[in-house]
Amino acid sequence: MFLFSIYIYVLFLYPIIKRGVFMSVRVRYAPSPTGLQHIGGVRTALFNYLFARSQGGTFILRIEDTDRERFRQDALEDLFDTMDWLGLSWDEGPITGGSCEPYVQSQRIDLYTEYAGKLVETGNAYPCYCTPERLSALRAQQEQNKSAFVGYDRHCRDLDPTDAPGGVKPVIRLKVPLDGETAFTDLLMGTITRANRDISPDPVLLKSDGFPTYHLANVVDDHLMGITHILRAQEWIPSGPLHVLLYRAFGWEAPKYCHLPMVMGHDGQKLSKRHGSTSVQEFREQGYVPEAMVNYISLLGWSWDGEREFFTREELEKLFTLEKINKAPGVFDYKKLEWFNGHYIRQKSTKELKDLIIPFLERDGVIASPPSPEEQEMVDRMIPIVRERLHLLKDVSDMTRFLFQDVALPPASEIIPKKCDAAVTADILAHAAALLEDMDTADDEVLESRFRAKADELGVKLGAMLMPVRSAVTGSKVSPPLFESLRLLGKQRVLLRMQRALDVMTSEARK
RNA sequence: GUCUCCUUCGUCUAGUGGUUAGGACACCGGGUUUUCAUCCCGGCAACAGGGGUUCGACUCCCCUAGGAGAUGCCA
Repeated sequence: MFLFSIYIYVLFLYPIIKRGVFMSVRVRYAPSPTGLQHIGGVRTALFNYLFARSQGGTFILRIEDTDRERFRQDALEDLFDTMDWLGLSWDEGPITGGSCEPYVQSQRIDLYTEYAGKLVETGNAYPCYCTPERLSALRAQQEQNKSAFVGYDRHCRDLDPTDAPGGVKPVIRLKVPLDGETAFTDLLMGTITRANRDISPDPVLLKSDGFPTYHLANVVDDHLMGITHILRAQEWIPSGPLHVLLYRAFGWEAPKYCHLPMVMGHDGQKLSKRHGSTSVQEFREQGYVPEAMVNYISLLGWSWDGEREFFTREELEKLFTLEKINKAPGVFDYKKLEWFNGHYIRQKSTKELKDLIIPFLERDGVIASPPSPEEQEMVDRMIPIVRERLHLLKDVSDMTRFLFQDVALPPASEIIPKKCDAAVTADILAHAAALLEDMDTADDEVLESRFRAKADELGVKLGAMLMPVRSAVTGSKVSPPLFESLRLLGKQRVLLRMQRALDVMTSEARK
């Protein structure tokens, strides 16, 4: 019976599984740890992740660290940290492991050597002994001559093995057909065709240091890891046909391709440092929350119905579809991201927001690290009045510093309300102080009507009555709602600061 | 230079032959209000251009223009 099962499996089921009929979606995010995770990479990661989740597929993380020159350990840590922060968990990859281990290319070099060797054996690739010097000289010459043909001149393509120079560690190059054309189907773009003569002339597959280039490693690993769909940025379109050629040379079936629109800066160029923050780390330091990042980025090149704009990651995991991805590149809009951020901050509970802002207050020296019990309490109490005012978490420091520290008095000109002078302002402050006798217990309405009545009596507007108090106590013309702020601070400190302002006003009035 | 891809308000986008071309951000007005913010109301603003196909094109086809990307022993 057991043998019979195996027989059935081999005869019927295995071919079907191999043809992919039952094969579920397997996608990967394959970053190169050469720098901090940036918006473009995160977008690719997100779309791959969402596609996998929406299809009940597998999301794989693979580290493409084949460039030993540019590899950075901190970049790798930043990658894990960023994925974690955004909530993009991978099913297979480093740390988690999986059935296709290892997921770090530098640990798979034997594989690439082996497969490059196969290509040489089958005549699809060849060793090239040209030195980097010769190649750069060649390129310089082509540039100078304005040559129509740019790139490697295929010098070693038909080299007799016996003529190979000794002592030179060769690279392995792909033998790209000289004639014909190669096409592949992109899920978004349709069929993309390229004449073989326009494909990069015999690109390097295996470098002289024994490491593979992206082209080889990517094709070998995607095949070995059973990747079914490749979602990557459109900057890879030109090498699509090249990869197809590689799959063919190996006799493998290529995965499906879906090239994602690029993320641009406001000037239409590929998003870079000069447009503003690009690394996720920078966004975190400014106080963006992951919900806003995920929501905004998901809408960069994708939309649900053009109307709905708020999506949690969990919702996106269900709703995401490749069909709704846009073809055209999109400009990264910092303002809209900020708007999303404000929205998600407003959604936070007191507890959540407290945990989010404390690190910023500590960082900016507004409170001690760790905060004292008094500071903890103040943070708890101030949350309701800062919540709807924050767009970026880092703004909390400037907004609430006056609650924790003594603040400098603004210049006299900023304390004196419009249409008033120093003498009147001093008068206002004196009256205001008197009105605040029971401020810690009176409610806003009572205080306000009291101030309103006094303002009428003095012949000024309510605003003119309040502004000097605001300036004196918060050190700024802009602050959270005044009465609440005063209560947070406590009568003693409030009156002290008002007295100080009053003194300045009186001496100013004597001038 | 060559090759490939792209093209709806300033920006992100909806729209798949017949719509007053819709929404959001930004911006500008107004309201609420104690400054700021939130919130509410209103406004501005787009089918790159030219040819076809069609009774009828933002929608289909062609050309032009513009933009982007690629052209590495980087990914």
